[in-house]
Amino acid sequence: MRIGELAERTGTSTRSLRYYEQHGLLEARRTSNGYREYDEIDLRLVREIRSLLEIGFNLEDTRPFVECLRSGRATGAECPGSIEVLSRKLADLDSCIARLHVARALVERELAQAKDEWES
Amino acid sequence: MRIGELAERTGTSTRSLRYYEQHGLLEARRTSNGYREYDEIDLRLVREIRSLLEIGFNLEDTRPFVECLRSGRATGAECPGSIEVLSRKLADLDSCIARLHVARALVERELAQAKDEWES
DNA sequence: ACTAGCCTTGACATGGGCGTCAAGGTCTAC
DNA sequence: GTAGACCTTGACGCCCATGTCAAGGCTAGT
Repeated sequence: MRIGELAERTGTSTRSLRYYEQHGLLEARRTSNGYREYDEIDLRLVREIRSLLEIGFNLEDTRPFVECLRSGRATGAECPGSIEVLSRKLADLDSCIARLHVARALVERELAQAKDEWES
Repeated sequence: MRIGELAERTGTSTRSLRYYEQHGLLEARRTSNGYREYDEIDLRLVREIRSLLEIGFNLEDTRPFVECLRSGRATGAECPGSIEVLSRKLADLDSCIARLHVARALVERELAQAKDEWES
Protein backbone atom coordinates (compact mmCIF):
# COMPACT_ATOMS: atom_id res chain seq x y z
CA MET A 1 0.00 0.00 0.00
CA ARG A 2 1.11 3.58 -0.48
CA ILE A 3 1.62 6.23 2.15
CA GLY A 4 -1.83 7.74 1.92
CA GLU A 5 -3.56 4.45 2.60
CA LEU A 6 -1.20 3.64 5.45
CA ALA A 7 -1.86 7.04 6.99
CA GLU A 8 -5.58 6.53 6.76
CA ARG A 9 -5.51 3.02 8.16
CA THR A 10 -3.42 4.11 11.13
CA GLY A 11 -5.29 7.30 11.82
CA THR A 12 -2.33 9.53 11.23
CA SER A 13 -0.91 11.75 8.51
CA THR A 14 1.54 11.24 5.69
CA ARG A 15 3.64 13.92 7.31
CA SER A 16 4.00 11.85 10.46
CA LEU A 17 4.87 8.71 8.54
CA ARG A 18 7.67 10.52 6.69
CA TYR A 19 8.79 11.90 10.00
CA TYR A 20 9.01 8.41 11.48
CA GLU A 21 10.99 7.28 8.47
CA GLN A 22 13.30 10.26 8.78
CA HIS A 23 14.05 9.12 12.31
CA GLY A 24 14.78 5.58 11.27
CA LEU A 25 11.66 3.95 12.66
CA LEU A 26 10.14 3.06 9.34
CA GLU A 27 11.80 1.95 6.13
CA ALA A 28 9.87 1.94 2.92
CA ARG A 29 10.48 0.07 -0.27
CA ARG A 30 10.13 2.30 -3.29
CA THR A 31 8.22 1.50 -6.44
CA SER A 32 9.80 2.36 -9.77
CA ASN A 33 8.30 5.81 -9.75
CA GLY A 34 9.73 6.65 -6.37
CA TYR A 35 6.58 6.14 -4.33
CA ARG A 36 6.88 4.56 -0.89
CA GLU A 37 5.38 1.08 -0.68
CA TYR A 38 4.31 -0.45 2.62
CA ASP A 39 3.09 -3.88 3.72
CA GLU A 40 1.08 -5.30 6.60
CA ILE A 41 4.12 -5.41 8.85
CA ASP A 42 4.59 -1.68 8.47
CA LEU A 43 0.95 -1.31 9.41
CA ARG A 44 1.65 -3.06 12.69
CA LEU A 45 4.77 -1.00 13.30
CA VAL A 46 2.93 2.25 12.83
CA ARG A 47 0.08 1.13 15.05
CA GLU A 48 2.59 0.24 17.74
CA ILE A 49 4.23 3.64 17.43
CA ARG A 50 0.92 5.46 17.56
CA SER A 51 -0.38 3.66 20.60
CA LEU A 52 2.86 4.25 22.47
CA LEU A 53 2.88 7.93 21.57
CA GLU A 54 -0.69 8.18 22.72
CA ILE A 55 0.19 6.86 26.16
CA GLY A 56 2.89 9.49 26.48
CA PHE A 57 6.05 7.87 25.15
CA ASN A 58 8.24 9.92 22.90
CA LEU A 59 9.39 8.77 19.49
CA GLU A 60 12.77 7.55 20.67
CA ASP A 61 11.11 5.36 23.27
CA THR A 62 9.20 3.52 20.57
CA ARG A 63 12.35 2.39 18.78
CA PRO A 64 12.95 -0.82 20.76
CA PHE A 65 9.32 -1.80 20.29
CA VAL A 66 9.57 -1.35 16.57
CA GLU A 67 12.77 -3.34 16.40
CA CYS A 68 11.23 -6.02 18.57
CA LEU A 69 8.27 -6.34 16.26
CA ARG A 70 10.51 -6.35 13.23
CA SER A 71 12.52 -9.20 14.69
CA GLY A 72 9.42 -11.33 14.37
CA ARG A 73 8.01 -11.23 17.90
CA ALA A 74 4.29 -11.33 18.41
CA THR A 75 4.27 -8.08 20.36
CA GLY A 76 6.61 -5.12 20.46
CA ALA A 77 7.14 -5.32 24.19
CA GLU A 78 8.67 -8.75 24.68
CA CYS A 79 12.29 -7.72 24.18
CA PRO A 80 14.82 -6.48 26.73
CA GLY A 81 14.99 -3.02 25.23
CA SER A 82 11.24 -2.60 25.33
CA ILE A 83 11.05 -3.92 28.86
CA GLU A 84 13.64 -1.43 29.95
CA VAL A 85 11.73 1.42 28.35
CA LEU A 86 8.53 0.22 30.00
CA SER A 87 10.21 0.02 33.39
CA ARG A 88 11.67 3.46 33.00
CA LYS A 89 8.33 4.83 31.89
CA LEU A 90 6.61 3.26 34.85
CA ALA A 91 9.03 5.02 37.18
CA ASP A 92 8.59 8.25 35.21
CA LEU A 93 4.85 7.99 35.51
CA ASP A 94 5.07 7.34 39.23
CA SER A 95 7.27 10.34 39.84
CA CYS A 96 5.13 12.46 37.56
CA ILE A 97 1.99 11.37 39.37
CA ALA A 98 3.66 12.10 42.68
CA ARG A 99 4.66 15.57 41.55
CA LEU A 100 1.17 16.25 40.32
CA HIS A 101 -0.24 15.16 43.65
CA VAL A 102 2.06 17.61 45.36
CA ALA A 103 1.00 20.35 42.99
CA ARG A 104 -2.62 19.40 43.50
CA ALA A 105 -2.26 19.66 47.25
CA LEU A 106 -0.60 23.06 46.93
CA VAL A 107 -3.28 24.35 44.61
CA GLU A 108 -6.06 22.98 46.74
CA ARG A 109 -4.65 24.56 49.89
CA GLU A 110 -4.12 27.85 48.11
CA LEU A 111 -7.64 27.72 46.75
CA ALA A 112 -9.18 27.03 50.15
CA GLN A 113 -7.22 29.85 51.75
CA ALA A 114 -8.01 32.25 48.96
CA LYS A 115 -11.71 31.53 49.22
CA ASP A 116 -11.58 32.04 52.97
CA GLU A 117 -9.82 35.36 52.67
CA TRP A 118 -12.07 36.43 49.89
CA GLU A 119 -15.23 35.70 51.83
CA SER A 120 -14.02 37.42 54.99
CA MET B 1 17.48 47.48 42.80
CA ARG B 2 18.53 46.75 39.25
CA ILE B 3 17.67 43.78 37.12
CA GLY B 4 20.73 41.71 37.96
CA GLU B 5 20.06 41.86 41.67
CA LEU B 6 16.38 41.09 41.21
CA ALA B 7 17.28 38.10 39.07
CA GLU B 8 19.67 36.81 41.67
CA ARG B 9 17.29 37.32 44.58
CA THR B 10 14.51 35.47 42.77
CA GLY B 11 16.65 32.68 41.43
CA THR B 12 15.96 33.47 37.81
CA SER B 13 17.65 35.24 34.92
CA THR B 14 17.56 38.76 33.57
CA ARG B 15 16.29 37.27 30.35
CA SER B 16 13.21 35.91 32.08
CA LEU B 17 12.53 39.18 33.87
CA ARG B 18 12.59 41.08 30.59
CA TYR B 19 10.32 38.42 29.14
CA TYR B 20 7.81 38.91 31.96
CA GLU B 21 7.92 42.64 31.35
CA GLN B 22 7.41 42.13 27.64
CA HIS B 23 4.24 40.25 28.47
CA GLY B 24 2.93 42.95 30.76
CA LEU B 25 3.47 41.16 34.05
CA LEU B 26 6.18 43.46 35.30
CA GLU B 27 6.62 47.18 34.83
CA ALA B 28 9.91 48.79 35.65
CA ARG B 29 10.69 52.37 36.43
CA ARG B 30 13.75 53.57 34.57
CA THR B 31 16.64 55.50 35.98
CA SER B 32 18.01 58.42 34.01
CA ASN B 33 20.45 56.20 32.17
CA GLY B 34 17.73 53.84 31.00
CA TYR B 35 18.35 51.08 33.52
CA ARG B 36 15.35 49.24 34.96
CA GLU B 37 14.76 49.96 38.65
CA TYR B 38 12.77 47.58 40.86
CA ASP B 39 11.47 47.71 44.43
CA GLU B 40 10.41 45.18 47.06
CA ILE B 41 6.95 44.85 45.57
CA ASP B 42 8.44 43.70 42.30
CA LEU B 43 10.42 41.18 44.28
CA ARG B 44 7.18 39.73 45.59
CA LEU B 45 5.59 39.74 42.15
CA VAL B 46 8.48 37.84 40.63
CA ARG B 47 8.51 35.34 43.47
CA GLU B 48 4.79 34.78 42.96
CA ILE B 49 5.32 34.25 39.24
CA ARG B 50 8.20 31.85 39.80
CA SER B 51 6.41 29.71 42.34
CA LEU B 52 3.36 29.45 40.12
CA LEU B 53 5.43 28.54 37.08
CA GLU B 54 7.20 25.93 39.15
CA ILE B 55 3.92 24.25 40.06
CA GLY B 56 3.00 24.04 36.41
CA PHE B 57 1.07 27.19 35.63
CA ASN B 58 1.88 29.02 32.46
CA LEU B 59 2.74 32.71 32.31
CA GLU B 60 -0.74 33.83 31.36
CA ASP B 61 -2.16 32.04 34.38
CA THR B 62 0.00 34.10 36.69
CA ARG B 63 -1.43 37.39 35.52
CA PRO B 64 -4.41 37.55 37.89
CA PHE B 65 -2.13 36.71 40.81
CA VAL B 66 0.21 39.52 39.90
CA GLU B 67 -2.65 41.97 39.54
CA CYS B 68 -4.08 40.78 42.81
CA LEU B 69 -0.82 41.39 44.61
CA ARG B 70 -0.42 44.75 42.93
CA SER B 71 -3.87 45.78 44.14
CA GLY B 72 -2.51 45.59 47.66
CA ARG B 73 -3.72 42.19 48.81
CA ALA B 74 -1.61 40.18 51.16
CA THR B 75 -1.47 37.19 48.81
CA GLY B 76 -1.82 36.85 45.06
CA ALA B 77 -4.59 34.28 45.31
CA GLU B 78 -7.34 36.10 47.13
CA CYS B 79 -8.99 37.63 44.09
CA PRO B 80 -11.73 36.22 41.85
CA GLY B 81 -9.45 35.91 38.83
CA SER B 82 -6.85 33.98 40.79
CA ILE B 83 -9.48 31.75 42.33
CA GLU B 84 -10.82 30.94 38.91
CA VAL B 85 -7.36 30.05 37.64
CA LEU B 86 -6.78 27.90 40.71
CA SER B 87 -10.08 26.09 40.22
CA ARG B 88 -9.33 25.48 36.58
CA LYS B 89 -5.87 24.23 37.43
CA LEU B 90 -7.24 21.90 40.06
CA ALA B 91 -9.53 20.34 37.47
CA ASP B 92 -6.66 20.17 34.99
CA LEU B 93 -4.49 18.44 37.53
CA ASP B 94 -7.22 15.96 38.35
CA SER B 95 -7.78 15.03 34.74
CA CYS B 96 -4.05 14.88 34.16
CA ILE B 97 -3.56 12.63 37.16
CA ALA B 98 -6.41 10.43 35.97
CA ARG B 99 -4.88 10.11 32.53
CA LEU B 100 -1.53 9.25 34.02
CA HIS B 101 -3.14 6.56 36.14
CA VAL B 102 -4.66 5.07 33.04
CA ALA B 103 -1.31 5.18 31.28
CA ARG B 104 0.36 3.69 34.32
CA ALA B 105 -2.07 0.80 34.35
CA LEU B 106 -1.49 0.18 30.65
CA VAL B 107 2.26 0.27 31.03
CA GLU B 108 2.19 -1.97 34.06
CA ARG B 109 0.04 -4.55 32.31
CA GLU B 110 2.22 -4.42 29.23
CA LEU B 111 5.32 -4.79 31.36
CA ALA B 112 3.98 -7.78 33.25
CA GLN B 113 2.94 -9.49 30.02
CA ALA B 114 6.22 -8.72 28.33
CA LYS B 115 8.20 -10.16 31.21
CA ASP B 116 6.05 -13.29 31.15
CA GLU B 117 6.53 -13.82 27.45
CA TRP B 118 10.19 -13.05 27.69
CA GLU B 119 10.75 -15.59 30.45
CA SER B 120 8.78 -18.32 28.72
C1' DA C 1 42.30 56.68 30.14
C1' DC C 2 41.25 52.21 30.53
C1' DT C 3 39.20 47.97 32.27
C1' DA C 4 35.58 45.31 34.16
C1' DG C 5 31.11 44.66 35.17
C1' DC C 6 26.97 46.18 34.93
C1' DC C 7 23.12 47.55 31.70
C1' DT C 8 20.37 48.20 26.93
C1' DT C 9 17.71 46.25 22.61
C1' DG C 10 17.18 42.89 19.07
C1' DA C 11 17.27 38.66 17.19
C1' DC C 12 18.12 33.80 16.53
C1' DA C 13 18.03 28.91 18.73
C1' DT C 14 15.93 25.17 21.46
C1' DG C 15 12.76 20.89 21.74
C1' DG C 16 9.04 17.47 19.58
C1' DG C 17 5.77 16.09 16.80
C1' DC C 18 3.85 17.45 13.73
C1' DG C 19 0.84 21.20 10.16
C1' DT C 20 1.19 23.36 6.01
C1' DC C 21 2.76 25.33 1.86
C1' DA C 22 5.55 25.30 -2.50
C1' DA C 23 6.93 23.38 -6.73
C1' DG C 24 6.93 19.72 -9.08
C1' DG C 25 6.45 14.45 -10.81
C1' DT C 26 3.00 10.42 -11.73
C1' DC C 27 -0.97 7.97 -12.75
C1' DT C 28 -6.04 7.26 -13.90
C1' DA C 29 -10.32 8.49 -16.04
C1' DC C 30 -12.61 10.81 -19.27
C1' DG D 1 -4.76 16.07 -23.43
C1' DT D 2 -6.21 17.42 -19.48
C1' DA D 3 -8.16 17.43 -14.87
C1' DG D 4 -7.65 15.70 -10.46
C1' DA D 5 -5.92 12.81 -7.04
C1' DC D 6 -2.16 10.89 -5.67
C1' DC D 7 2.99 11.13 -4.74
C1' DT D 8 7.95 13.47 -4.04
C1' DT D 9 11.45 16.66 -1.32
C1' DG D 10 12.40 20.82 1.18
C1' DA D 11 11.53 24.21 4.21
C1' DC D 12 9.23 27.24 7.38
C1' DG D 13 5.75 27.71 11.35
C1' DC D 14 4.03 26.45 15.92
C1' DC D 15 4.18 26.55 21.11
C1' DC D 16 6.57 28.66 25.30
C1' DA D 17 9.88 29.91 28.49
C1' DT D 18 14.31 30.65 28.17
C1' DG D 19 19.45 30.47 26.57
C1' DT D 20 22.65 32.91 24.13
C1' DC D 21 24.99 36.00 21.18
C1' DA D 22 25.90 40.60 19.14
C1' DA D 23 26.84 45.35 19.40
C1' DG D 24 26.80 48.88 22.04
C1' DG D 25 26.02 52.43 26.36
C1' DC D 26 26.97 53.57 31.37
C1' DT D 27 29.69 53.73 35.57
C1' DA D 28 33.07 52.68 39.34
C1' DG D 29 37.63 51.82 40.45
C1' DT D 30 42.39 52.10 39.36
